[in-house]
Amino acid sequence: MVDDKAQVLRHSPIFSGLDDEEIAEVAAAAVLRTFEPGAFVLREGDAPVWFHTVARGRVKVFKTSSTGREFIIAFFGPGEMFGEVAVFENGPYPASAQTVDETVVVSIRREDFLALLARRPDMALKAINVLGGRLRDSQGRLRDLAGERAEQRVARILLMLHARLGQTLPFTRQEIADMAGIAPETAIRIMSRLRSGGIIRSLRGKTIVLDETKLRLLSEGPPAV
Amino acid sequence: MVDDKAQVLRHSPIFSGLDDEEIAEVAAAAVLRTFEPGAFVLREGDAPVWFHTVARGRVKVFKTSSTGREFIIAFFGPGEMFGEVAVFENGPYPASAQTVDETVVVSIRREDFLALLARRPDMALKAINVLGGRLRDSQGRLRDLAGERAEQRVARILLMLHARLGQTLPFTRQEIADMAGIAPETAIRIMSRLRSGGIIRSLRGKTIVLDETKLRLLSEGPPAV
DNA sequence: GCCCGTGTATGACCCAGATCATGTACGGGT
DNA sequence: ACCCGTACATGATCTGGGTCATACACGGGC
Repeated sequence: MVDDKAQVLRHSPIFSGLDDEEIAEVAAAAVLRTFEPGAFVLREGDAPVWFHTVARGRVKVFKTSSTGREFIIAFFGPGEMFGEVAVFENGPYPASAQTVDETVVVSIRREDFLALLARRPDMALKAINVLGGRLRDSQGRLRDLAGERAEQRVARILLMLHARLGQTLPFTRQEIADMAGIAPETAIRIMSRLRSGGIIRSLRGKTIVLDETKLRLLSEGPPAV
Repeated sequence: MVDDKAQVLRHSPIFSGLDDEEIAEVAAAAVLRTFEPGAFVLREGDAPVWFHTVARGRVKVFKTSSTGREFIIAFFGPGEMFGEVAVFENGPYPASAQTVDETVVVSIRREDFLALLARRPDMALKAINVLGGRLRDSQGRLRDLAGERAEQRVARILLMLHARLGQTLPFTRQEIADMAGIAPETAIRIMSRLRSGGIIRSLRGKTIVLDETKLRLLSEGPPAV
């Protein structure tokens, strides 16, 4: 099932509008690859040969700052595309993508994908929608990084993840710190406080959101109780 | 000239591929409006009725943080579109747009614009390109805000503006601070240092980039000389 | 069952940069 | 020419959170 390229594409938001014949055609030109946990699917600076869709597992897209610190742009799971910016702009990938778990990826050649978009306006519109959503998120996070304090940033990250993934968030505090742009110790301290406040519960590598309302309050108002 | 809607659209990257007849058709459905300096073209939260293109002047797109501080996402000049995220996603505008100078804007109804994209795949691809570029920029800035110190952030902002606008940058230090996500005093101090170092020259409300190379060094390496 | 690596936790110290305060210089309007 | 508002400048102080250090706890591999 996961090994069926057509099946994977059918469940991704971009390709879901195609009929069976077209899906089969795209799938025929696609490549299915399996990566070990921690493997790089693509590296910042590489030429954009492939357009990727996650079939199974999870990839982390991130950039590295001049001091070597990692900033996580996003995690992507089954059905989600990544590496799209480079493909659309025909420039080098602006970030790296590394697997978290063992991950299966369906990859389509850039030119095949663009040709498909050119003859299928409905798919182009879907791509526009996905890009629009990502741009909105990205700009929202810009504001957070520029103007909010560490506690609100963490709260907003947790809310965002909660909205996308549900109650249980499979991320370490290190990863959350790298998404919020703060030191891991700071993330740990803040989240310890959240745990004392009954807002989250935490296990090794997992965080469970218990009280979304309080989290939302925290994310908006100053922490001044 | 500027009052000719068709003329304005013809010079924007999105519409430039259309032939005269189509341009005329789009222009006929477009609205031309003039705004005083400081006027709001649209406000965060409004319904996305219009898709805007700058004809003359300059608009500032920004969000406000929970503490009331303004974060400038971008400035847009003649030929550039804005408000596109909301239009493509059909959600409320995620940011506000305010004019800087007296500004003329050509606006097209959301549904007219989407209909055009749906029947013209080449235009949809152009829109994808613009969105891709903006997403790339936005994610690059995320990394900067998360990981770089104030000096490098300012250097990068100046470099980015220099690449887009040339040597002379018509921005106050307040505005640069709001783009870099730092306090205005910090921007002033950093830029005073840059001036002493012969890297920039500054007038009231204007900054002139003198030494791009040094600026690039600063933006990448730590300020530790 | 015993290691050892990774994730979590917590304390001590320090510094970049925010904030507060005060002053100067330019430019446009009358 | 004279105001006055806005931009720029600079010093003094304060603090959030980065950094460094140390320690524990859990889970997987042998």
